[in-house]
Amino acid sequence: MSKQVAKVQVKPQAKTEEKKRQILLVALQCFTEHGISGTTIEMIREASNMSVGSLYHHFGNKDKIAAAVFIQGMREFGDLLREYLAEIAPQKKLTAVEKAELGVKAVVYANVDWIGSNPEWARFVFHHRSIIATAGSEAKLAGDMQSFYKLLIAWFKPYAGQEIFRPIPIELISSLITGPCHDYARHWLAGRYKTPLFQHREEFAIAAWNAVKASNP
Amino acid sequence: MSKQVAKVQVKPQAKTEEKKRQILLVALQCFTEHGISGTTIEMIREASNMSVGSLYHHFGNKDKIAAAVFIQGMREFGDLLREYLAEIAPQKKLTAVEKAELGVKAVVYANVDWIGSNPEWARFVFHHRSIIATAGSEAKLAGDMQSFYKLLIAWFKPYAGQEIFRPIPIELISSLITGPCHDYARHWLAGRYKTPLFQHREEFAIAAWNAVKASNP
Amino acid sequence: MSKQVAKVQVKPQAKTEEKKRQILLVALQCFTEHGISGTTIEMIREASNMSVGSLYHHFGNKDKIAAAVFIQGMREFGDLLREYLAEIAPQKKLTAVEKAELGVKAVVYANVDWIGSNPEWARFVFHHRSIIATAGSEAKLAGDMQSFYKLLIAWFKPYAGQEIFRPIPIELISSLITGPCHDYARHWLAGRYKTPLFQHREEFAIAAWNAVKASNP
Amino acid sequence: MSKQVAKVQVKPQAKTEEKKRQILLVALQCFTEHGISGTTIEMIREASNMSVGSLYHHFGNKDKIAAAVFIQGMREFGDLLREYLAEIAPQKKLTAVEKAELGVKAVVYANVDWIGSNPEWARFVFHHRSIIATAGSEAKLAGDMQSFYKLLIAWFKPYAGQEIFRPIPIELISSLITGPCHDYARHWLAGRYKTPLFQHREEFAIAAWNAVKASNP
DNA sequence: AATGAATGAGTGTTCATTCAT
DNA sequence: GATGAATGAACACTCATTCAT
Repeated sequence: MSKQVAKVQVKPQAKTEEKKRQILLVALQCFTEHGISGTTIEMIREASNMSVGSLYHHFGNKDKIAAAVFIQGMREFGDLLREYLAEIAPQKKLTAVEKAELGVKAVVYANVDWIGSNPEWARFVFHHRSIIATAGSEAKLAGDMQSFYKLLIAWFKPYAGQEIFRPIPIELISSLITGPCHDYARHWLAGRYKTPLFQHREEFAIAAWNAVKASNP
Repeated sequence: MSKQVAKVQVKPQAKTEEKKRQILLVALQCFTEHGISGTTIEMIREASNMSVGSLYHHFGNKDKIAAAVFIQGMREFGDLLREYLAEIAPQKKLTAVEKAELGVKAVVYANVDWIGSNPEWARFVFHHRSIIATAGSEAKLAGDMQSFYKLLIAWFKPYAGQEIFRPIPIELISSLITGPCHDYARHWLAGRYKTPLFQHREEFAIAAWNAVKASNP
Repeated sequence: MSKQVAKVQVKPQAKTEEKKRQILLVALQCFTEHGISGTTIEMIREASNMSVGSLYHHFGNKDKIAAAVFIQGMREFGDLLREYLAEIAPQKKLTAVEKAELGVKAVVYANVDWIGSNPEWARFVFHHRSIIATAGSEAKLAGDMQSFYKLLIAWFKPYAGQEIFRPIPIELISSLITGPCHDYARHWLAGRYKTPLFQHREEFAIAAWNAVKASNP
Repeated sequence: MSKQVAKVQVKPQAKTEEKKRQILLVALQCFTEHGISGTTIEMIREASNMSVGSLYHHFGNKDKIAAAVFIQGMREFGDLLREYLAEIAPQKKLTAVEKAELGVKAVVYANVDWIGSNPEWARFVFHHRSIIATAGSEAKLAGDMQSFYKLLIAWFKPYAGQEIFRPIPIELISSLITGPCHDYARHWLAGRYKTPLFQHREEFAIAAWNAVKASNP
């Protein structure tokens, strides 16, 4: 009996977290279907089987719900990217160039795979970077974003300045690597292209590498 | 005398058209600053010095104003692209490969230049392709879009299947060529990157050509 | 040639009257379908192929259009009623009671027949007596109404106070005679009853006479 | 203690219902004064001391407010009619004919009395039968109406086919009985007749019975 | 923590009416 | 007389947010 009590009293926190995650998912679907400003609290309330009061109690306001959705997605994508890059590091027999190529392609793969398997999160995250500003760049959010960029910078730093990459302004790199697949993804998510993103996975990877590698070797 | 009559009959229409164009510009600025759904009719009314009634008299409703803005931008961009491509055709001394490269780069240049000099139109046009569907794909709009795509297809058709391009699925081409610069532009327009798009003009062009050209020649 | 000129210059008045009548008919249809306040000037404009300006030029404003429709209908019904009553007067061989009965029934017949053959006018006229007040009881309207009531009063006066009718307060007479058929008509016009009004013509007439005749003949 | 709990749980609902009824009354007054479409939500809001939001929270929209007013009135009238008819049934010493006469007159009395003491409800209910259709004939409304008609049919069924009534098409009965008093009431409510409806109570009853009774007995 | 009634500023849109041409 | 662009007050309705229970 004491166990049961314990369960009942300890789990609540977990239960609450679980509930929040559920709400975020529901909110994402609403945002996907109607856009952020087209989504009303009432829609989220109905779809999540909560009361308006609860929603506000847990999230504060509508903008913060959107921000929470963004953070959740961002974090999940970051996890996948980290995982993909981590697989390369240990392969010590590769040359620096080969590693760099694998790294660039890993970034593309992570994007393609995540977008392909989480299209709604992807659309939201990649279309609403600006939420950061709007939502007041609260510590939480800014932190998540920064750690994400640090991850990328840290990984590629060793390969900079070694004639492995074309001498490209650093600002361009992200766009050159992920631009095409994001662009395609946008059209695909909007239903304008039919072939699944995943099918062009290798093409995007090759094109990305071609776009940034040093031309001469 | 006949000329005067002509004047009298032609001007009114011109005046009306002029006014509409003016309103569209004002609306664009509002949409840019507040987003489409964040823009109220009242904002457009105040900025354009019209009455609500007139706005509705001429455009029907808010969605149709947005659609009209889209069309106007699309058309202007189409004009620039057409112009750029037209400059290549006559240079008869070039090989097919050289021409194809110039063509690909011309597309990039047109994008970079137009986005650079019409950032607001650009942001609007490239972020709201979906308006077409929403606004009921009226003949006018659909027509403009189709003629735009036809232009591109017509220009590049002669170079297809000649080992000039990598054997890429046709759907990918647009994303590979313009994806990076659109991606960068999005960040730049959002203020996340500071260097003007134009400064990377050549980089985008080169990267685009590298991404689609046949690798072996 | 002078005749032609005359034609061209004299007819316009007739033409204008014709046009007005046409517009009134169109307006009636709009009012029938959408109610008076549900009908917009724009509807009347479109259905009548006129310009807004012309409508206002000829009628003044929306209320006056409604009033004009009312007057037109009232007048046409009055004409029919007068006609029906006139047929009885000459039959000199009838007793006063027989004449009174025919008179009462003539009123019912006039109502039934006119409602049956002009359901839209009827609905409008019998449902919008109050227009008189709203529209400012302009001389024109008031005049038409008064002449209508005078007609009835004049016809029945000779039969009053002769033990032909039950001693009923005069205010009641109209309701006792035409109430049932108007009530039925309202339901029928609203589609709640299916049998055409006309089919019950005689029933209404008999019931009316029974309701007002002296009981001990 | 249990009683207290009951109190706590029952009162809120009652309070809400009470409020709704109050609003309906206010709405009726507005509708009476300005007509349904002439009444604005703002009028109802001001007169009821509520907020726009609350009005919509409770009723959904303007049409549904009107429908609710209709239902409320209909139900109250139905209650009175039922009561009047119930008083006759037990008087076992009467012949069928006498009972029928009392029944017909009871219907007239119920109409006269209710219209006389609730002129606003009456005007609204008898002039807006068509609301049923407009408001989507929700189960609630349709139910109320049906039970109302069933009541009448059930009461008079026993007297049908016994030579008590003239052989009148069934559709006509309602109009013959209540038509005159409704017609008079309409004029009276519009201020065209001054004598109160009630004063002609007996006249309407007699006329109704004369209009439907078999002529020969 | 949970609920949902209450709030009211704000929104898109309509429409009778005016008036310059 | 005829036209239709222009006007702006009004309207029905929405929705984020608050708060008493």
